[in-house]
Amino acid sequence: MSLRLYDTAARAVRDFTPLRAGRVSMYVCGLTVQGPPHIGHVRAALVFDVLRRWLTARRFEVTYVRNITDIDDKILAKAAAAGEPWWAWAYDNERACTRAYDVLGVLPPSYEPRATGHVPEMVELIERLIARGHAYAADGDVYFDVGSFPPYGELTGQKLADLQPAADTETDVRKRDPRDFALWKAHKPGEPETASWPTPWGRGRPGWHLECSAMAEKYLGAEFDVHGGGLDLRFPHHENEQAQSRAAGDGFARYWVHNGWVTLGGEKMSKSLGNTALVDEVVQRVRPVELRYYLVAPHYRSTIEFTEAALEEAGAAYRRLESFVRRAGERVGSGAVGWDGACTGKPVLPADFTAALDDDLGTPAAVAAVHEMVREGNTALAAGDDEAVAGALGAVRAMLGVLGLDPLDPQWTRAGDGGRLADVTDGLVSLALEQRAAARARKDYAAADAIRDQLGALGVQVEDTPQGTRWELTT
RNA sequence: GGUGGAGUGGCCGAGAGGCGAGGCAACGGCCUGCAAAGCCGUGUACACGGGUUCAAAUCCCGUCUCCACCUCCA
Repeated sequence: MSLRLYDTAARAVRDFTPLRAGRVSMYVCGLTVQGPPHIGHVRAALVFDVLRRWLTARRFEVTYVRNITDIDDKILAKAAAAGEPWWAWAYDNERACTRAYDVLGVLPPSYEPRATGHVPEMVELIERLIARGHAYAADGDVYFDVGSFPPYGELTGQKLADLQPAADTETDVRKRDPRDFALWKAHKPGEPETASWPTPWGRGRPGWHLECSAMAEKYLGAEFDVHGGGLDLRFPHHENEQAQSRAAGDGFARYWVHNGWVTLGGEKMSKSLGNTALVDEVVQRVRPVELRYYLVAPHYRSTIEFTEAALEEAGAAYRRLESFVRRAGERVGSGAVGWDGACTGKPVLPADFTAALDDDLGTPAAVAAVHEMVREGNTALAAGDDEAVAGALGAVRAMLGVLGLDPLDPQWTRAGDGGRLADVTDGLVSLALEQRAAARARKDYAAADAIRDQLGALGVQVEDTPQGTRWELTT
């Protein structure tokens, strides 16, 4: 069975066949670092993180490039408003994004190129387009001539005639056709000198679409496998990228993968609407791993309406998985399990899990497979069938690993503060539990329950099992 | 106006012609000194109106509601 992915360009799920056997090249539009990231931004990163992990688990060698747009109108405007240099503003937000990715366990891409570092590549691309008759310079701006490229609109099924002409009056006068878009923007008086670079057409700065074409080609070649990004990027951004690159003679992306929204109050979470939930804020009240589960469990193309209730519910579901991993580990030991299952002789990823992810990255069915395996594991735990427990534990951890959700991954287990305090807590709880055990032994249940209640009030949950009493901190 | 998506049980969330994904909550049972956790069981849901079919949440026609893109946006 092979991997199938929904391709926006084909408007259908297609069998995935990489350009070069065994290798996958993937370009994903990262963020314009104009502000700190919200839940929606991070969903995109998470979706492609899971895709990347799955490709890797399937033994593809993945080259994953995710760019950073560190120069654009909004960055200049916001930095100016804040009285900061634009480059400091951009870098500050870039670090905020990286922190958000890290806290949610998004693996770093193979490379993360910045737009400002690739001006020469952009200039070369523009020159190619001009030479081929697809672009023209006008007063220091350079535009892509939409009319010169008949397939324009192909990606999103738009007909040139149906497009509402862009209403950016400022540049309209220089465009031959209002639907032409900027490849390069002339330096404007009043903009910082540092926000411009020398070119054959004068000083200026990159048009937004051009940078991705230039960077994708530089790192992945003229043709590559997957191009990803948010749904809103389809038009005009991705349409324009494709037009530029193909007009320049490149094959460009072979599969277009777009992730759905996170909405808040029924509307797309966006900086301009102001209805955002920042990652930093949410992570204050929710464990990052539970937020990751919440964002990864629904299908990547469906909308997630962000609500506290749903977030809490996702947390409860995740804790069920986590609780099994913990109890099973206490019982049979949690040997190192690679998330590709490499360290066991037999495949540890259940077939239904594999089939689910192969089917257009069907994380909902994959998560269901995890829950089913946990149920089997719990049954084995109750039956005292350690061999079955170990098998289930391995499978569960391998599956969760693919989703970036293995509870025992150091990503989630890093001790917050000192082991010494933990040792003391350990000892004190054991002391209390010994007294409770003594009370139970003499059938003084009132005393035993009082101890349990007091521990419970402190956030220590006590459970009696056939193997003895265990405890854990409630979250 | 053009293009695309969505409406599923108390809730979240899959599926896309025929055996009720999965989770949360609820109820009943088992287990337990009692709990907790766990396991077992309980729900005939697919916006509305028609139609096709032996069979439709799934296909067709129509209607309603919501969202997105066409302008910066994950």
